[in-house]
Order: sequence, then structure tokens, then C-alpha cells
Amino acid sequence: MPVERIAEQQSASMEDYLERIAMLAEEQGVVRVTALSKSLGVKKPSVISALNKLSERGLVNHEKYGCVELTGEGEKIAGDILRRHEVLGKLLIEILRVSPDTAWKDACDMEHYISPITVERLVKFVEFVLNRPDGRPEWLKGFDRYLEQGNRGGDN
Amino acid sequence: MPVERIAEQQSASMEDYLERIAMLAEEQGVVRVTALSKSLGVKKPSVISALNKLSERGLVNHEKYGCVELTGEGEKIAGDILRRHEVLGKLLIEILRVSPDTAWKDACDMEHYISPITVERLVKFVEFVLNRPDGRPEWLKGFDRYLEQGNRGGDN
DNA sequence: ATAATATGTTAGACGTCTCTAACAAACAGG
DNA sequence: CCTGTTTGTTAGAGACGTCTAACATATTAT
Repeated sequence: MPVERIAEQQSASMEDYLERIAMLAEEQGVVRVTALSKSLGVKKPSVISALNKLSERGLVNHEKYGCVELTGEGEKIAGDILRRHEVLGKLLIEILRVSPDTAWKDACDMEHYISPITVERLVKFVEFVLNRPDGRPEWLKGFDRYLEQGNRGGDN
Repeated sequence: MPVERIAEQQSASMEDYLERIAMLAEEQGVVRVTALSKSLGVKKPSVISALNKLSERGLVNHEKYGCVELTGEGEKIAGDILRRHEVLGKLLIEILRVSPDTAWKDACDMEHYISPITVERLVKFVEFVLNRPDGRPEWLKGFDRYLEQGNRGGDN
């Protein structure tokens, strides 16, 4: 079957490039081919090939032997991806207590396929559960105990 | 980057075939190429091609012009996929209140990328939240109200 | 300046998964 | 039966994303 349509019509792979460019730009200011290659675990010709496509689509600026930058639209898309990544990560790490490494990888693999509607729900759920004046809710502490002890704990 | 390694070393596409074969077998007894083609929204030659690969890998039995059946190992893998699908679906539908259509599609697209560890956590979370003697917990009803009214409701 | 190294690019191949067009087998009605 | 329709298969092409090998540019150090 065709790869599922993804937000903004980018493939999962292209979305990974956009996201990583945004992250490296944030972390290190300039983004270079070698850094992208190392960060994504692909060879440099693959990076070049991806940058050419993203460049054609108007999502990045990349002159030969130069630095890589997101265009306005590229930034917008990268932002959406990061948002999906972040909310999934929060769910996995802070609610489900998955280890950060596993959670990061799973979130990264899943993030391309969540519809905007579901993203919104996730955002609201994570907000509802975690952004509370009284901190981590009791029932969630009960889930923590359930994980640790294999039972529901005493008070949830 | 290479497509992420998936449980049992199958590609997302091959996993979709396995899952759908299992579902059609359940629903209709016999599984045929045409049914798979319609169900997955791909052309028949694509189905044949997939079946040949799955057959080589010992996951399905398919004689020329005959029916399609999962082998023992094929069933095991399909079962794992269905389990991931189901737990994701429950989270999206019963907890996050995503509409079944969207949830099904999102779950289907995400299911291939969840690690076994995260699946376990999801299972436990969904269990913890939904399998309770006293029914849907109060805090979750609070979330339902939060979705409906954009506030936290009165009592959670 | 120039040699050595690091970085970036091109060309071409491969694997996966899809498609269309054409063909083959199975089946069902007359 | 045998003819038409449904079903299944083969052959070949194309998109995508990766890789290696070879080459080009840029940078750094002497």
C-alpha cells in the first residue's frame, strides 16, 4: 500500500530530516551536512539527496557547500512535527513511565502518523493529567505503584 | 534512514498484510487475493508480490490460484500486531475519545513502530484505567467534561 | 603557498513496494 | 461443453530512500 499520507505531504523520512534540522539549528546554531548525517545515522549522500528534495519543495535553503536552513514553511512543518514528538514523548515518559530512550525512539517512529485530531486529544490529555496546580494526580501515583508492585496500590 | 526495524523483522507493509489476512480469516473464513486487495486498497499484483515474500519467509501458505492461510509463525506475528493495534485503539477511542474512524487509521499507522516495552506499558495503562470494578474512573469522566466544555469539570 | 585533512557532492546501484498492461486459470450460465 | 466473466499471475516500470565509490571543494597547519 502507499505510504500513508502525512501532514503536509512529506514522507516520514523527509519529516525526520526537517525535525532534525530544526533540532540541530536550536542546539548548535548552524546546521551542516555532516552533523545531519551523524545525527540521523545515514550517510552523507543520503543527506544531500534529501536536502535537494526539501530544497525543491521550498522547505530548506541549502547552497552548495553551504549551511542548511529551514525556510518559513519548513520551520512551520518542523514545528508541527516537534509538537507531535513532544506530546507523544510526554505521554510515554511522564505518564506511562517508559524509559526516555525507548520513549524517544518510539515517539520518533510514531509521530509521523498521528492525525491532527489525535494530536489535539493527546495534547489535551497530557495537559489535563500533568498541568495541575496540585501536581501529579493521585490516580496516576496509583498507576506508578501498579507498575512497581503489580497491584493498584491503596488509594486510587 | 533505513525503515525502522520492526518486531519480527517485517516491514510495516508486510505487517499490514499479515494483520489483514488474520482479520479476513476471522471475518470470512477464507482469504482470497481479491479480498485482500480490496481490503488494503492495493492492486492485486501488489498482493501477489507480498504473498510471495511472506510465503518465502514461511509466514503464509499460498498455492497458485488458491486460498491464503497464515502459518503458525504468521499467526503469532499477526497476533502481536493485532494486540498492538487493539491497545492503541482502546487508548485513542476509550480514553482519548478520538472518533473510531480516525483512531483506527492512526492506530494502524502507528502500530508497527511501538516497541514491546511500550506496548506493555500501554496495555497496563489501559487495563489500569478501564478494567475497574467501579467502571470508568471519576478523573476520566472529568477529562470527558474537559473535552466537552473546555474546563476540568467540578470534581476531579 | 601548499599539503593534508575534513567536508560536501555526484553517479550509479540496490531493495522495497507500488503500479499498469497483458496474459492465464477457474468458474458459472446457457 | 464452451463461452464469457471473474479471479489470479507475470512482466516490467517507476518512486523513494538508502548505500558505496569516486571526486570536488573547503579548511587547517606547516
